[in-house]
Amino acid sequence: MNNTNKSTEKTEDATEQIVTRFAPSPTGFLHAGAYRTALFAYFVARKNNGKFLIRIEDTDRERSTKEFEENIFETMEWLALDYDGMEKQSDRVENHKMYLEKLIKEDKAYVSKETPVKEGDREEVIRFRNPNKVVTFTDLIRGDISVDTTDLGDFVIAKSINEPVFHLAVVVDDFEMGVNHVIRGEDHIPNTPRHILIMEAIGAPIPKFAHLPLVLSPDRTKFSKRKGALPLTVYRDKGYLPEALINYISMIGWNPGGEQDIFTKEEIINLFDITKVQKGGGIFDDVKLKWVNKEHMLKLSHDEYKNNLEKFMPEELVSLPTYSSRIDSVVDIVRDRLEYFKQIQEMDEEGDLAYFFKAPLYDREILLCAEKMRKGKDLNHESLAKILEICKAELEKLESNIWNKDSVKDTLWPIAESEGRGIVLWAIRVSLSGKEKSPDPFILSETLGKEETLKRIGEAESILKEKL
RNA sequence: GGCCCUAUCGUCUAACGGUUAGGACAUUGCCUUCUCAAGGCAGUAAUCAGAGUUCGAUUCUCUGUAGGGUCACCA
Repeated sequence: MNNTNKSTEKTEDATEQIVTRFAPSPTGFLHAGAYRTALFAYFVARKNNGKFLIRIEDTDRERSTKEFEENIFETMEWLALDYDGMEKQSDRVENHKMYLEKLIKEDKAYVSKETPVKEGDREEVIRFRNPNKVVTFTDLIRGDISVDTTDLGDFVIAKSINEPVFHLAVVVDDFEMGVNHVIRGEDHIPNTPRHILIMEAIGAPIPKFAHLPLVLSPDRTKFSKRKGALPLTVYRDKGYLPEALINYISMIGWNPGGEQDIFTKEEIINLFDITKVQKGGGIFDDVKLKWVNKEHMLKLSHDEYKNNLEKFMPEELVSLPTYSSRIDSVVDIVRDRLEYFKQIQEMDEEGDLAYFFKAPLYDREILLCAEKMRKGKDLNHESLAKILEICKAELEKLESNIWNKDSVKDTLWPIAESEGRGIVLWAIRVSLSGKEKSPDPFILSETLGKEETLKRIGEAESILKEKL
């Protein structure tokens, strides 16, 4: 269906191949804001059979670290961003130097004497000779933007001949790498006029620009570590699905228009249209991300779900002898409760998991369900024990080869009708789970099996009969 | 403050200049034969304001207001 084999062979014809890039600086871990930029550039390239390149902008030696660089690659790998080329800006200083020398020779830039105002300032920097004119460019998302560059002055393009500053480096690199679609955050709009001036000075063609709206924190300011942005790898560690992250993050600032909410990466690539991107910023909403993730989890087969889940299963439970015979049933129960796989551990901490694998400990009083459940019936420890005894006796007669939630229900239901549904079902459920809240008694019985179910009901019975 | 960008439910968003302004998340209520979860149904909730253009503006123009971004020898 997808046009994967449409035109993979290279053609030297008039229509230029689209080249986009993602140019992160390794001065922080990769969060949803930067990742979204990468994703959109990736979509544009993939949708048009173009190229998607990576450039690590590590010219700031002070703040760039190996660790952050690794985090960027780790994240891109997890979130399935394959690229067609990668360069490090620090490996390209010779190229920058060449252009700097050329600009100086042509008097389009000059070495300027400075009076240092802060620590680290040089006595001498290289400034761009600003032609002081109005620069207009067309943004794929916003239309025409024009800025009078006069107030920029002769801005600095290098600290020294060997130390280019961002503005010079991006322009040279994009030019030499053949980038013809510059897709970046809205926060770069003020830089674009400078870059165009430099492009004109070095004779580089002007690429197409698309300035994406910002990803925002809940307070509507730029998404950042300070404002709660997390490394995306944190979501991996919590057991989120990559497809879910891609799906959710794609929908911040863009959507294909229909009423579908859940998409695969391939579907998004096919539908993506950079010109339909929103102009205003969008808040990163963890709550909706959870929902999207859950939807993707639900698309998994039983075995896929189980494999993912087991990575987060508490060791202590896995080592229980009951584990392997009950886990499949537990997977089905847990399936419509979890929003991410690590939540299984939260369930365990709440005491909502262990009882599937081992008999619960609980206070006898919670067996006598809340006042409202009794509906006026007179109920005490002895009479409830009696009811459980009857239930047990009836269940005993049920053959274990037809033991399942339906047969258990058929067996218990008549008793529940005559003794009071609330009373019977609550008491059975609590004797099986030990909790006020849990799945219903029938599904619990099925999961535990006949033997264990009867054992737990019998246990509840004797707890009730104890003299205090 | 200068420059730039932006403005539809709380949030993400849909709507050739003509719709009862739609959907999703969240939220509220009800149903779903005990609790919880899931599910179903229903509800609350938005075009920033003011002019103009037009037979008719969410949509086009202007002004105002608000918010954001950016003003480094960081990227």
